Amino acid sequence: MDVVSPDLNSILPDEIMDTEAIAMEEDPPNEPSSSSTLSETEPAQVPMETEVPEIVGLCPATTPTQKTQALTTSTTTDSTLCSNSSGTQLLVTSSSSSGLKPLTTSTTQSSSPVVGQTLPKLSAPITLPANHQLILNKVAVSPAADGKPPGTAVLKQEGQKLLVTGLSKTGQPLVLALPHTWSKPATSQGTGDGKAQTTQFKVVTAGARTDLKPVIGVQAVSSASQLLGSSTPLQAQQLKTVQFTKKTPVSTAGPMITKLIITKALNNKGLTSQAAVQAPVVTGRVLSQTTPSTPPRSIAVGESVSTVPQSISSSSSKVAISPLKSPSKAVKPVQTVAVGGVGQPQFKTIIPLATQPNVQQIQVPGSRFHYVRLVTATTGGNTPQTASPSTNTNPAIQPAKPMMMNTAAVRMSVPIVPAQTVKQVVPKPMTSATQVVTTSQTQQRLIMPATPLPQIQPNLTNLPPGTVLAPAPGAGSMGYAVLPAQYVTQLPQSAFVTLASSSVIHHSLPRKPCNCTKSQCLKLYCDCFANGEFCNNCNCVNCFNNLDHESERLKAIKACLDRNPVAFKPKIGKGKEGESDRRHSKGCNCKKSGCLKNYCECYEAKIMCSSICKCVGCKNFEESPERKTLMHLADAAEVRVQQQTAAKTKLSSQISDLLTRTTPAITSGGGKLPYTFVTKEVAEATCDCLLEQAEKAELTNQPQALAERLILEEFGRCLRRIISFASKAKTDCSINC
DNA sequence: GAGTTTGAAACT
DNA sequence: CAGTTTCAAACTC
Repeated sequence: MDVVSPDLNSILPDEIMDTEAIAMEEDPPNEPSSSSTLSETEPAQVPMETEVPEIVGLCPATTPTQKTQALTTSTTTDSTLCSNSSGTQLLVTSSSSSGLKPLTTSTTQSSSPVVGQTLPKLSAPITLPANHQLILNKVAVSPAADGKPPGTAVLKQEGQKLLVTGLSKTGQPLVLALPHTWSKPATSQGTGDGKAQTTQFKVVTAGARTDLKPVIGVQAVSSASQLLGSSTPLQAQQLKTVQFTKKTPVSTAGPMITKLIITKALNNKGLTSQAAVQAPVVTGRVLSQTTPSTPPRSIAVGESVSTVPQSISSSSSKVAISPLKSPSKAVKPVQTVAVGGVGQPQFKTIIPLATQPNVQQIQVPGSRFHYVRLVTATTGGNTPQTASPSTNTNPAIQPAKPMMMNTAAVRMSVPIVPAQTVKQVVPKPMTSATQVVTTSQTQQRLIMPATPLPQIQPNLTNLPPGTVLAPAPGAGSMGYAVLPAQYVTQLPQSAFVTLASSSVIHHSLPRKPCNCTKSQCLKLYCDCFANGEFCNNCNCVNCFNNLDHESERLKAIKACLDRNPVAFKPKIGKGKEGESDRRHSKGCNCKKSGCLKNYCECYEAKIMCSSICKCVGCKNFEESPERKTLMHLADAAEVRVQQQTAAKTKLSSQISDLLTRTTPAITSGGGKLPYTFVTKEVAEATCDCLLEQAEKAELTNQPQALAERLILEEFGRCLRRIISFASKAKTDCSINC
């Protein structure tokens, strides 16, 4: 069954088609991919959900069979990563530059979409010795100077560093996380995850923008570590994400979770085939998505034993994906990675599952999106197949939406909510170094645990349409689900860096719902559409920017790309040499706003207008007094808000403390008022009243003494009211009781 | 909340 | 490419 009709496929641009799964004819199962085809593919520029990340094949050099299987995964892209070391495997998926990728990758299994398919089993356990570094380098879109095909990325080993040329679409550095220490590979049963551990997760995303900053990344990998997957020619824009789950450096005791995912765009136009799903590597186990007939196509980086010395030996495996462009910038050996940046970062987040997960791949007919259902295994010993037998055995297409799709195995389904509604993920305090890293705006993927982790559980109800979470199969105690990261925390670059070293709760502004009425949310007028997102909890009318109208949406995307090939790329990018790092790619055309209102895209992005702007009467330049005034006002307003908040908090605390201290006296005697009436809400309301008086006095320029008097009088009124209500309540209670 | 203004996107 | 129209967000009242 065709997910996308041939007619539609024919009209879709390569950018769009690249995002789709591999067609059977192009990617027959078990057939190793050739590295030559990668150059032929165009970088996908389609918004996120429309694209389908492909998992690059992994291939341990030592094991011919595994290598062959790894190659098969990259048939469409021809990119293969084969590390020469033995134990470690990396899960690498490539995606288009747009960052709008399906949640899951798929391996080509059949012409029909596979619904509810279980994730591939773990391949041979791989160990990643410490002291290996994975470095993502920026990949330029233009042809590489070295004669490699444009966008070609190379993974190669250098010493113990793993270098990956990658890029974030938004120009943001790629984030790579590798465990400082690698736990010994767990068995296929996921036994290695027995102990609770401090685990850090870092997200690496390789985007497609040429102006991106160098990627970074990395942590040690054992000498035996291998980077498997479509290493060789990765198109710049196809290399999208690299994900690692990482154990905190300090923690050596527990199992380690390492996962590297490079999302790659698929150039196939067929949606039917299913590529390998992300294969999380848990505690030394390599999870690859595969069917019985199809070898694993995902690359997983196994964990090395934590006890392994982190010495940097020459034998260490350093895998690098050579940048097509500006290689020098690409390679920045940074151990802990932070990627943030301007524009629309594309990150993926990996969150470990506490219990044995089971992931089911879901492919929705008519949609090129891949969905993952997470199913928490009841017992640790359950294999993916056992957990969700129906999915594994029945690759048949299900016409229903992901939410509708089967099965009893699903333990946790997620309601649809606005992507940005999920604002934060609270890391498990101290005990877990789990880090959720995302960046602003769009196209992020989240790998979330199927099991209810305390720190993220509240957010599991805020997932996008069609999202179903289930633990990854074979992950043992750790399960993953891939979700658009936008639904999770969005973090600025600085915040990301902070996360790299500590568990911090980050907040981000949710995307505003659109209010489109005439565009059907299929034109760039619609911010949701422009950002490559589905409308969700928007106020739009006659919205077509959803799964129900995927074909129309694809056509609209094509139309936009026809008009402007970079329509879905961030408008704020890196400027010329010597200019600010951020500038509007096209420049604004403001005429009346002076570029000091949010009508101006430059001002809205909080950047100066540049030489390419065609604005009239621009006041949005560095030395502009108007701009400075605005900035000062804004700063003052912000400070004022902060002060008020602090004052309110302090007042509330003081009042509560005061009332608490006086409570015993009040309540001890018979007939005294119950202190329980002074709740937090009451205290806060009291603070509001006091603050209001303070503001009123301030606005009327009252002397301080008078202001204080007004505040005290208000406080007295508040107390009287509290006492009055308390007395009344007590009286009522006495009567009724 | 309704109406106006604004500039990007879309169209010609 | 330029001019015009459409559109939705930003802004004002």
